[in-house]
Amino acid sequence: MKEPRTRQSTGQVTLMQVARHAGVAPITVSRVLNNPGTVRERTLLKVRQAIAETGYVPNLLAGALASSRSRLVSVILPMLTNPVFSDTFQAITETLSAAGYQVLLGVSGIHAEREEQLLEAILSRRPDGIILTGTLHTEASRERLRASNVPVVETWDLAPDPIDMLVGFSHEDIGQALATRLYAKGYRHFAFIGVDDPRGSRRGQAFLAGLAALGISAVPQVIRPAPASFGSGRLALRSLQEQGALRGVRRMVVCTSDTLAHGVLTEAAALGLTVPGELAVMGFGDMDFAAHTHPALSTVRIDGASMGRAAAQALLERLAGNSPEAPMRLDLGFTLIERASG
Amino acid sequence: MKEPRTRQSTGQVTLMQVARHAGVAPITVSRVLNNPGTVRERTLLKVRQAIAETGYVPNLLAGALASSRSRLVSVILPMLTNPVFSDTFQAITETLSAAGYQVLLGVSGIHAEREEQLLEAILSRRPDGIILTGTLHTEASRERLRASNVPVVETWDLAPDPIDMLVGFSHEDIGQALATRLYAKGYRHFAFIGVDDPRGSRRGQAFLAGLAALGISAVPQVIRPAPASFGSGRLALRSLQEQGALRGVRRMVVCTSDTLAHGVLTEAAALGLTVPGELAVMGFGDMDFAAHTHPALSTVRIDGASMGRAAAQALLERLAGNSPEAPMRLDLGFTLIERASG
DNA sequence: ATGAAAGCGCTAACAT
DNA sequence: ATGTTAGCGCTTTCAT
Repeated sequence: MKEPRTRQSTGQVTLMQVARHAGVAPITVSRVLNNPGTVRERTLLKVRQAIAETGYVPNLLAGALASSRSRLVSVILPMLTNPVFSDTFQAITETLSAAGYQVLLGVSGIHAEREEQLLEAILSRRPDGIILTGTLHTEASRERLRASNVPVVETWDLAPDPIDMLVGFSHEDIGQALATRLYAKGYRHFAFIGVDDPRGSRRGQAFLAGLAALGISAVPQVIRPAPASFGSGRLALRSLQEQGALRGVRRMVVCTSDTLAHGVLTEAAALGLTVPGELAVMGFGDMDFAAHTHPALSTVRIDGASMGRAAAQALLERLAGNSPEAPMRLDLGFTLIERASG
Repeated sequence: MKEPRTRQSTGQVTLMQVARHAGVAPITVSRVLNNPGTVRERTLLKVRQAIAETGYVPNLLAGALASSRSRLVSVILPMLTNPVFSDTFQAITETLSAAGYQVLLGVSGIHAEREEQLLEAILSRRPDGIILTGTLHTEASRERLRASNVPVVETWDLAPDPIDMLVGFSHEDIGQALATRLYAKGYRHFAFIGVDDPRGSRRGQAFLAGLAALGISAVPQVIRPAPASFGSGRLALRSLQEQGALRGVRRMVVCTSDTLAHGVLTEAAALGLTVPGELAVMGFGDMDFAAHTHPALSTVRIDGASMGRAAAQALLERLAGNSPEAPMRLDLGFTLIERASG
């Protein structure tokens, strides 16, 4: 009779050991952990004590394998340093952890090939859901997600052809609204400062198209490399000045982010231009400093926290099995915030 | 003869199916994936083709369970919104993903009880390592990590009693260096603006102690609630002014973060105080905007990216089995950056 | 309300 | 260089 070989174990306390300690079957311990309602009070106490005494930490790897539920949700961000996504991510994390899910963060970066690897790595963990914050680089990646059958929520965008669920706002609407509103306020001379980021560019295009529809063309533009930064904003205004765009007329400078706009305000002061007297400035994002710049910055507010909460909720609904037949699409809109800068 | 019951499967392609498709044993497919060097060229190609044709995505949950290696590293941040940790996190993520590890982000927040839950959740995933960015709230949590036997690297701090490995810098040294250097530059009147954050406070205490040793006491302080913000910096300087601290003498205002310092610069301009003529300002962090403020901000640079890289490297070394007997401790230091603000 | 048996998808340990 | 066998730690399914 051959002695069975034993694999090297991790030395960690297992559910089995807890069960022996409590004098019950392993499945009972499992129930105490996952379905306490189905276990008698007395057994519950006994098992909980055994858990405490053994210092048991459940192995979710094993649990996930057995149940095909990883309780893991992957969130994909384009980059970590962009503070506009922080609120969204924070809200997602809070909502999901309250429901017993953990969040695995992936940064898609700027390289398409890196994105492929990232997706592979993410899907290998068998997440119960995926939340995209900003879209993916390639249509192939989007197709891959679609094929994976994992519930997906896209945010920070209103993709025309969503993978699955969608919670966002329209960058085109914002550009259009800016053109209309600023024209109505009496501005006739504009400039646009942006970075080469897909969503910001779409806002910019829509803004310029809106202006064109109002009969305004020849809008000076400065496009800076991503990411948007304070220093970049200063350079951009300087560049407009060197183009001669700041002489003779009062110009409304629309920026694709508050960070750029903050730099513009500072450079304006350095150039001796008064705001909003000689120059008006508009930002995007309503970041924490926007209300406190000198002068206070007019901007577009996106409720990133609400968006994150809504995205997480939508996912949780789906995971709970309440899958609506109609494809879920939520437009959270935006708010124009008018402060002293223009 | 009873028909064996079959469990509902996920419908995903399994390694087993790939093996059948390629006409090899499952373990061979596993080798192709994890140890391609041990497989003959011909077999390799055959299996890779089968993988491509079936659209196989490995299940790391199962792999981790079988091998006791999750290829997962947890990074714990105090909060997501603090940009000082971004570089560190980014560097950690890059270094670890290049080595085939994935990063699970946990945010410890400000509540100690939330931290307990977070640790439980993290340990349930059986991470191969944990990187702490900023320390934990309670000694109990630290003890828990120590007991878990998971390799831990602490960063952004030089804890006196490290859990395991350590890559950081000394907040006390910084405070001391600031006092010495600013005194040497001729400053004799100071103020301190901080937020109620443990590490910043330690820098502040050391700074004040350093000044005291030089015979300077009675340093006006403003402590604002965390997190540090631009608006907070403005309010803080205003508060110093209302205390009468800005009249008659040229004062060096040392801030616990660049964000606060930026607000101070703006408020100084709004109050009509010239910098560095009537007021000098020092920040902390050398954030992207620091070199571009008006005037450019003097500050303390911490190389967050290097810290992240070093932390990840230390962890990878350990995971590769090159565990040095001596406890690993690395002090990356800091740099005083002197610009126009003081 | 609790338990026994089987299996989730993979890899370690030994063969060959 | 490849295969066989057992088992990682848990949960599902069915039985009592």
